[in-house]
Amino acid sequence: MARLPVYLRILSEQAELEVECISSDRLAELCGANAAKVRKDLSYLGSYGTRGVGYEVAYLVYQIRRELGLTHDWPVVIVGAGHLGQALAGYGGFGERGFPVAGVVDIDPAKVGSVLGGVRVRHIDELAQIVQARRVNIGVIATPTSAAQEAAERLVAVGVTSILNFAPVVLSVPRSIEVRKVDLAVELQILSYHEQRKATTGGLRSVGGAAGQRSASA
Amino acid sequence: MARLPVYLRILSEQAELEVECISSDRLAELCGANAAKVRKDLSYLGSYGTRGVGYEVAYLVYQIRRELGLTHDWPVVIVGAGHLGQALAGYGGFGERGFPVAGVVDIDPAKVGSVLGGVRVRHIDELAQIVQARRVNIGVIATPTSAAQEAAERLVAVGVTSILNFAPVVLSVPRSIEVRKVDLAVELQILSYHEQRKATTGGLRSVGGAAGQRSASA
DNA sequence: AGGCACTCGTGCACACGTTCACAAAGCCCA
DNA sequence: TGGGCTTTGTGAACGTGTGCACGAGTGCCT
Repeated sequence: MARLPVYLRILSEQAELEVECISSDRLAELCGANAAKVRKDLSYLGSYGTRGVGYEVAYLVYQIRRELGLTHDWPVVIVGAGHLGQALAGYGGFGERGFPVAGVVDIDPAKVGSVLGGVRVRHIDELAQIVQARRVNIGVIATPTSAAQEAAERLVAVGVTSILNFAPVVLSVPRSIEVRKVDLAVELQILSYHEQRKATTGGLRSVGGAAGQRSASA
Repeated sequence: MARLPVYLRILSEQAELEVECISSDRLAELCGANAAKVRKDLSYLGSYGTRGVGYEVAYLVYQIRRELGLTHDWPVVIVGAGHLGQALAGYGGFGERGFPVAGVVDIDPAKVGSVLGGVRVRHIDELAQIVQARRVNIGVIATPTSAAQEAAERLVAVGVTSILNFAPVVLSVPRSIEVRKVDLAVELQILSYHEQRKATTGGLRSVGGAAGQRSASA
């Protein structure tokens, strides 16, 4: 399920607050969801809570990390050293969460050699070397739209099996490759859609608590 | 539906290639989906294709833009001038797609005054002024996690009704505010999950054509 | 020890989204 | 004009995911 990462983040935060035990009710509240859904998700995971008490936070964190394959780091390689590539490399949040940046590559020789967030930009011809040396399985495409398909093919050719794609194109890759897409323009257009609906229906609006934060999934 | 933006992009591309008419089959192929799904989505939209021929691209583009509220620009304001905020402001793809950056604000006086992608960074106290002057309805949160909630509250206070949130937190806002979340770490963790499954099942992999690119929705 | 309050796990019904299959409708050509 | 080919639009089946409700197990207090 795509909700496990969310649970993991919430639970990690709770762990830092030294909360040892948490109920499905509370957990549901913290991630804006239904208590039954939380319980069902966690039961699918197979891990057990204790009735009458709740879930042991530390144990649950361990189980989810295990299920998500986060027991070890997954180095990633970023293709494209433009604005977005720079931002991603410099973000720093990746390394902390188990996804160290093994390298940043670009096809433009003028960009090679500059340093982003402690990582030197290398030429895309070195991609195979980087991937093999660090056993990289995950590639991030941060190139312009026109270069995304070629970037994907190069990543696949050197053995990358999962791709996070920021370019607004549908990549053509073998079925065995897992691709996830983040399209910022699409997100904005969805917001625009809701704005437009608010404007045209012109009705009054209910003001309530916080719940339901649409996010990426499926 | 969250798929309309995808259709719009594909159709716009086809329009530039001077394709005047397109069938649901072809359209489905281009966006990696099912033909029946495409037809149902478009019929929900109410717009009509012609049987035996297909859909008129230009008309469909107009209809979708209309449905999504893209008949006029939606200026956005970016809160947070860190790496991500810089990348977003400098991206340029926003303006082209109808979301010009009305302003970038940050709470750090040291960052105020620098120029990102043609937009000068201003102090967050000027937020209200920017929003009212440019009639901004959409805010983008590109702050660190710890500042995201405050950023959201400030945006809501000055009248922003839609928020695109890049910080990995569930924002607490009134129900009337539309929030969409993009969490890069979650995306990577989902990829990690699939990598881990590949590794443990250890089975052989089918190699097929391109179809099915998971993306943000719901 | 017994009762009570609490919370997990889960069967079941419901709603939604997806897919199939087919009739209606349009175009082209003889 | 009529028949055949193509493609839309949509009703119906299917599968999935969601939410409710309740039994079962646990801890606490008397």
